[in-house]
Amino acid sequence: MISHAVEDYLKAIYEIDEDFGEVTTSLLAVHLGVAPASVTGMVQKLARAKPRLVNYERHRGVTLTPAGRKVALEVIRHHRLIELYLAQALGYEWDRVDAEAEKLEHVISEEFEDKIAALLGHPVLDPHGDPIPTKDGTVAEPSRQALSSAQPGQTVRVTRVRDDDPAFLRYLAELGVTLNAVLVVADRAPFEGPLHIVIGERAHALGQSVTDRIFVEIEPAAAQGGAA
Amino acid sequence: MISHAVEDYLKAIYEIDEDFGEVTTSLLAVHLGVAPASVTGMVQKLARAKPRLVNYERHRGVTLTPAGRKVALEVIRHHRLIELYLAQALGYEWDRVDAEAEKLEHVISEEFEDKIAALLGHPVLDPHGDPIPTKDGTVAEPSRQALSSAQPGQTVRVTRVRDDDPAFLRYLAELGVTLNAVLVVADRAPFEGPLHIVIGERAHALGQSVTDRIFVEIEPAAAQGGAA
DNA sequence: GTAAAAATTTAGGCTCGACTAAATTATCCA
DNA sequence: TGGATAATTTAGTCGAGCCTAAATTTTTAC
Repeated sequence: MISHAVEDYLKAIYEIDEDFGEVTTSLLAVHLGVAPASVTGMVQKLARAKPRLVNYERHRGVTLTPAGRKVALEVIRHHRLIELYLAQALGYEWDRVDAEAEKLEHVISEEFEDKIAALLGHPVLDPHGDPIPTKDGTVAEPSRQALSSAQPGQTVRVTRVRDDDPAFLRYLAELGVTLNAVLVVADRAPFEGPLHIVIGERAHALGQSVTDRIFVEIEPAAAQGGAA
Repeated sequence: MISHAVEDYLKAIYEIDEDFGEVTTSLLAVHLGVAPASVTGMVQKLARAKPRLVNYERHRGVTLTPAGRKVALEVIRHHRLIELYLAQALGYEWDRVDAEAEKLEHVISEEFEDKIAALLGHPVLDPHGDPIPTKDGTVAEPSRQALSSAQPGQTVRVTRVRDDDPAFLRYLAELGVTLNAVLVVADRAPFEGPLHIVIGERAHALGQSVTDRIFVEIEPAAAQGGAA
């Protein structure tokens, strides 16, 4: 039996790899809220498990083996399905779903997973735009173009937002930045400095700490409200 | 923070007290699937906790303190609400809900509890007829009259069934014994021996191991199919 | 290229909740 | 009432997963 702790480590390794491309002891320690020494111990154990769950060489970081990746994706599938279910079926706010899913993901049965997946129509994205892995272990590429990299004058559609900070998510909701919201980056943006974004009727100056955590797709140039 | 294990112990103490009127080390050990010595250790700890969760004197059994009872009822409320939610909202069979609720009961938030309670219309009974404790710690008396004690010729309505054996629950479902099903105890039943019960159109001989685990309310004598 | 700083690992220890084996206490029955 | 049996408790151990402090290795900066 795979413990909750092990599931959390494997999930964290997957997520850190997604975000940083490399998984170090200290990144894992911060992500999991444990001491670096604890990470070393657990990672050594995962590398000794049969089947082996991670590849590990001291001081060189960690990668998932196929077996470890499989477990990670199952947990992430649970997490994201549950998030969407909470939002859709129970009316949760999008800043509340993560904490609840964090606990539920480790305990639901396959039957529960299947039932909510069917009920939601086998969805592809969670409430923050993260792709939901399929049962056979396929994951779509997450949207990776940050709003901070958009060019003045561009019209963009929000495809994903970072989900780890509830206060940030509440802030976005208040701003009107929801999934699929259409934003216009103001013309003549300052050379360096906050991007000015038109959301609905209003313009806002958004710092880079904000625009770095919003991912978008560029909308084809067209007769849009902000460009008329 | 109260651990899952502690929650399980307190819930078990409550349930065994309901069923047997006294809570011994060995009953707890069987109920929880652990060794008797483990129970002694944990019970001593619960009695030393502040606030104290159980009253305990060696060799004399255990009772819940008000604080322990409060925790037990919260867990049981979770359990039974979840059972009903799984049956009602997700279409679970009634023999499947217990195992899933057993895991979920320890991890759901108050928000989750409130949302499903509201969605279900603040229900009073779970899928097996067990009363759902209210948030303020009130519990209705469970139905206690066993079908085995019904008299020949009586018409009864099923109010509760034992929920601990999935095979038994599947058997009942196949028989047509659901919550609120109306049964007729055949006249001229053998002096001692299996009760003959008319369910719908068919009669069945039910052993005492079955009729002991079905609880009923006597229906007032009336123009009923079996008594005409 | 080397010294200081940062990251990582090792070593040793803690708590929790289980276990087994042995000792003790309670109960039951002749 | 005593002696066998059953129930319970004590004593000692173990694995999981965390911790801190100290040692080691890697990286950085001059």
